[in-house]
Amino acid sequence: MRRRTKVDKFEDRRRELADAALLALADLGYARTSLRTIAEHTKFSHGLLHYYFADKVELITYCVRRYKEACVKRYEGGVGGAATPSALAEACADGLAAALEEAPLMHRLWYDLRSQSLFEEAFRDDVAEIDESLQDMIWRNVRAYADLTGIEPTCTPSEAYALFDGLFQQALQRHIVGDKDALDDLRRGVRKLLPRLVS
Amino acid sequence: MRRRTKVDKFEDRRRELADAALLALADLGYARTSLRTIAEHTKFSHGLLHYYFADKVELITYCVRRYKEACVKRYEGGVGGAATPSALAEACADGLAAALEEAPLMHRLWYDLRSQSLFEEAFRDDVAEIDESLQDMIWRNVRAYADLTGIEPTCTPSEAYALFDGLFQQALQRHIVGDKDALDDLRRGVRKLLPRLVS
DNA sequence: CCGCCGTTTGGACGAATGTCAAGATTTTCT
DNA sequence: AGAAAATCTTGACATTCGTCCAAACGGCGG
Repeated sequence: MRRRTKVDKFEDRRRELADAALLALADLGYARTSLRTIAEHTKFSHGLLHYYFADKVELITYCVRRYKEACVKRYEGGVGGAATPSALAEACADGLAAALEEAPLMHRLWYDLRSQSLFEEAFRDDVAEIDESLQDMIWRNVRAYADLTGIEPTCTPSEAYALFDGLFQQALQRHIVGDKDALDDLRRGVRKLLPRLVS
Repeated sequence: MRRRTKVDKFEDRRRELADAALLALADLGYARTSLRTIAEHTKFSHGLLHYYFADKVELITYCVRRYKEACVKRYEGGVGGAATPSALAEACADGLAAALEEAPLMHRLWYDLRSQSLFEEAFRDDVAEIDESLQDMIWRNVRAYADLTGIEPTCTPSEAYALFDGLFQQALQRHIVGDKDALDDLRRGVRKLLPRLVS
């Protein structure tokens, strides 16, 4: 019991620091974020980071894992309540567009960290896990769409994820530079993509 | 005449240094590449970089522009010699897979720099230009495919680029972590994608 | 009240960074 | 050949980085 509260307190602070770090990373990107700028996003001093994390890599990977938690929680809601294929496509398109609009900087960070993982092997496992759950999320939608139409998907889960991710990443890029049509085009792209993946 | 050779020599050295910088960037990624590590990839000392480039940003943007030159030269060859839709799809798939296999580290760098451009506004214009020419390259293929089938594309150039880019980026990611099926899956994905974009 | 222990601070360190300037070297022109 | 210009090296600078540590803080049981 007493030990519970102790490790919980420790873990709670780790989470708190990681959340602050995520905000800093989302603001500046991985390449421009130092431990000191992270600490400035908290009410603590920079030395504390090394009390809760062994080094920078451990902090960042913990952040990535934490991002994933929020991510899967965000998307596991799913698209249960759609009765027709086009209604599901609409819901899926709206969901992705809403996710983009709600937290564009976090998604920007995700693509940054995913790029970093191609150079820094320490990030690869966590990034791969996140990719996996995103792919599952996409596949659930494709699967549900196929079920509603009564015909089978003509693509693999991996293919589907790559195509959706391409649309999403381009929309994010355009949205960030101020393109007003980015969200609408994303919705339109998703609505048109789903029928293309079944036959 | 005299002035010609002088500025040409200057530009030649700039190109030489930028090429070395691109190799360093492709090795380490933007976040881990310093001016001194770039200089180590050349036969010159680090001070020279500031003789040919005002600062780090100018060097990097020059590198991006230089990458673009090589990029469009690489792809403007096109897919002229295909007689049937499926032959063109095959050629397109092989071309993209070959490009990935030939220089995976350069493509990794491209995605890194494109991510950086979302944080560093100084890179955005050059990145946007490259995106544009890549989109044109993709669209020429879609356009040619549609012409061979006799039916019209059902997507915009922007959509087509996003979808192809999604496939390519995922293939690159898998290829870099050692997935032997990445190239084949890319080819398969491209072959299947083209028919989906017409009618 | 004291002393303990988990927590936090602030400063120090060596290394690395971008930038710059003074001087050495090479090339070019007359 | 000698002067002038272009090119290149070297070392220094102020910062900033990740890391570490001694000291201070704070709450709680004795």
